[in-house]
Amino acid sequence: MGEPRWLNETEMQAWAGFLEASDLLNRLVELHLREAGGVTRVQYEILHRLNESPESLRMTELAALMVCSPSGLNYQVGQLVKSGLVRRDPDPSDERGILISLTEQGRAVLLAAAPGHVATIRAGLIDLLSEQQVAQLASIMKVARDHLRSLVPTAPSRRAVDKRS
Amino acid sequence: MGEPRWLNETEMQAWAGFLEASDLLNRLVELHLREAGGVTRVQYEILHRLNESPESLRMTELAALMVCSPSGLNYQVGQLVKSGLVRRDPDPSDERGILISLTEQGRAVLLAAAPGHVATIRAGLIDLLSEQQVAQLASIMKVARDHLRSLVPTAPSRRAVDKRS
DNA sequence: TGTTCTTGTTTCGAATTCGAAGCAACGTAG
DNA sequence: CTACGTTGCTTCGAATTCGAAACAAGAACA
Repeated sequence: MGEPRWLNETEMQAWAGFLEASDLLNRLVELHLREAGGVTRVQYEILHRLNESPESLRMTELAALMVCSPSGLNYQVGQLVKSGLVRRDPDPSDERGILISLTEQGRAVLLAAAPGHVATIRAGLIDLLSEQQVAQLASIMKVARDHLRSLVPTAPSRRAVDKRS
Repeated sequence: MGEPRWLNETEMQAWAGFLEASDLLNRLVELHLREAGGVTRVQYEILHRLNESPESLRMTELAALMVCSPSGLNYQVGQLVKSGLVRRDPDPSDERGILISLTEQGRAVLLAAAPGHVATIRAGLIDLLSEQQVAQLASIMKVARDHLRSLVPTAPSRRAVDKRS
């Protein structure tokens, strides 16, 4: 490979800014969620996904919607079960599958935490930007997300152990 | 507080996209760095900061430049010392202070990892965007970063333990 | 029907992160 | 000069995350 194309000033600012802003935002959201609802960002996201989907979700489906390893997801679901916010049921159609669904308490916790969560997101990002900038950000992130989704493995790649005989 | 101002469609896309894209990018960068240079993203950042600054940095200064707790930084610096990429020296002007500086090997590792790192950043974000979008992103992230910096505590706040006697 | 491959989830150990607490050196006020 | 609050770093235990391996149940196929 030829000599690398280094980042120019603007590109550097975009990257460094993005990195630091996302770290700080994560920190902020985590902080507020904990002192408000007593849940993690990941846990909140699990509750949110479950609430959004009409049916209960299997571990695999849930994992596909989120960015974390199967084992990481399993751990957090376990925590939520312990707190009584989520239920694990066997999938009648597939003995292997596990169906995850919100309990009443889980839905209540989500609804209670949501307003504060949205306020945090506004205070930390959305309300800092003009309407136009929000649209730009949405558009930029759509490109990045779509591309990264196909580029970054979240599950352990079985293909790595692929044997071509 | 009145009823919450929920996010509209575009705002939601901006937020969700940002969150997921940053998670995926982190993952991608971490992955590539590990298999290339054998360092973590945080470790890379430490090396990078040290290389950028003309003088060696104190722990506190380094912590201020990054987004991580003092203890987290201490751990990673410890790892880097163990690998011989970084040196800890006492600060002659202040017995408490510790000066961190790159070793020759540390600089070498950084320089070796840099091209691949930049390539990853390009492949995962920068090269997906138009020149205009990169400028927009840089501008947006500057606003967010500056604001978040003053909003999010990275060090344990001593003020919390403030005694009002 | 067995055999073998694949898929879905869980367990395990290691690495990283945090906040709180601990300790040591600084600086200041009496 | 001594006491006290402050600052800088480290240690500690707990929580979270990951990848690899284990396990169990479908599916494909001879």
